Amino acid sequence: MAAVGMKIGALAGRSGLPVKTLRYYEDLGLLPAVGRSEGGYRLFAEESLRRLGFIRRLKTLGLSLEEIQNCLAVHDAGELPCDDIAIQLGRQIERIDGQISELIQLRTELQQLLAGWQSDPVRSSTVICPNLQV
Amino acid sequence: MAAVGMKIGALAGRSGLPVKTLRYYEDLGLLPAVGRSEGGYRLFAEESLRRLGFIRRLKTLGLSLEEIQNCLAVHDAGELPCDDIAIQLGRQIERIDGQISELIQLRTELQQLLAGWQSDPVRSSTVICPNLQV
DNA sequence: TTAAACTCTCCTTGTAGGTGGAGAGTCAAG
DNA sequence: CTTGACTCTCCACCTACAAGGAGAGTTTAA
Repeated sequence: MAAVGMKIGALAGRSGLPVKTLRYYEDLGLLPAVGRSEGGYRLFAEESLRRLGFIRRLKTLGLSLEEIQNCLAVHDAGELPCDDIAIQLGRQIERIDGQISELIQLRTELQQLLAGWQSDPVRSSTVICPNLQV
Repeated sequence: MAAVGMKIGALAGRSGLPVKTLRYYEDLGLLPAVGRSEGGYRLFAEESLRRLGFIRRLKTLGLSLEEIQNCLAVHDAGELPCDDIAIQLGRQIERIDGQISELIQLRTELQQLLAGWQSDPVRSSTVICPNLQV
């Protein structure tokens, strides 16, 4: 039975996140360990990988770790959280709808820009090329 | 002719952003002023409001100010940036598509959660109610 | 023409989200 | 049973994105 859990280095390797960050998340309560080994090593479940994916997803959407906490609290509860959380969750969904709208608008803007100059490839390069490593 | 531009306080009032933040953005080059008054006061165009909207939109999508800079550089150029920027922009659009997908997925997850407990309003409150002020 | 409100620059501070390193304990392979 | 890799805690430091405040100059309305 390999059900005991993996150590932090293994989780780091599989998730792509640095060990430091995982410890940081665990300290914040974002990423609970299933327990500790005899020697005091954190042990994580497979589930942690899925959880990190969820966190990553929410992070790229611009949520703070604290907001992600709240989402995860709901997620972990599975059901019957208090009213505050329900309201909270409703707002989060509205926020998501707003973001989707904005993303679509932004996508249109960027694509128009892209289309705009592709139809006119004059004086093609070296005109504008500032710092970029997005 | 009121075409001279508004002072920073007016822009703050109309955009809802603090004066400090506007100065910060201007210092970074994110929000160019049309110029300075005789007394050295920054003067902003109406356009700045639209620009701040664009910035806000990108910010809520989790882009850093530096990334926003790059988008604005493209935006300002209007056309013919160098190849790097074109590639950059293409990636940004892909990223947006990815984000839209993730948002939709997330929305579904949250809504299922919401629906789940609303159909079973047992032991309604005080069970879970951690720190929340999102 | 002067007081209040606004703005300037420059410098410090604060918060979020990590990152680095010291010093010590634990584990696995040889 | 020792050596090297891994992990622990604790504390300092870092970057991004501002917010606070001092001290001085500018504008405007009474």
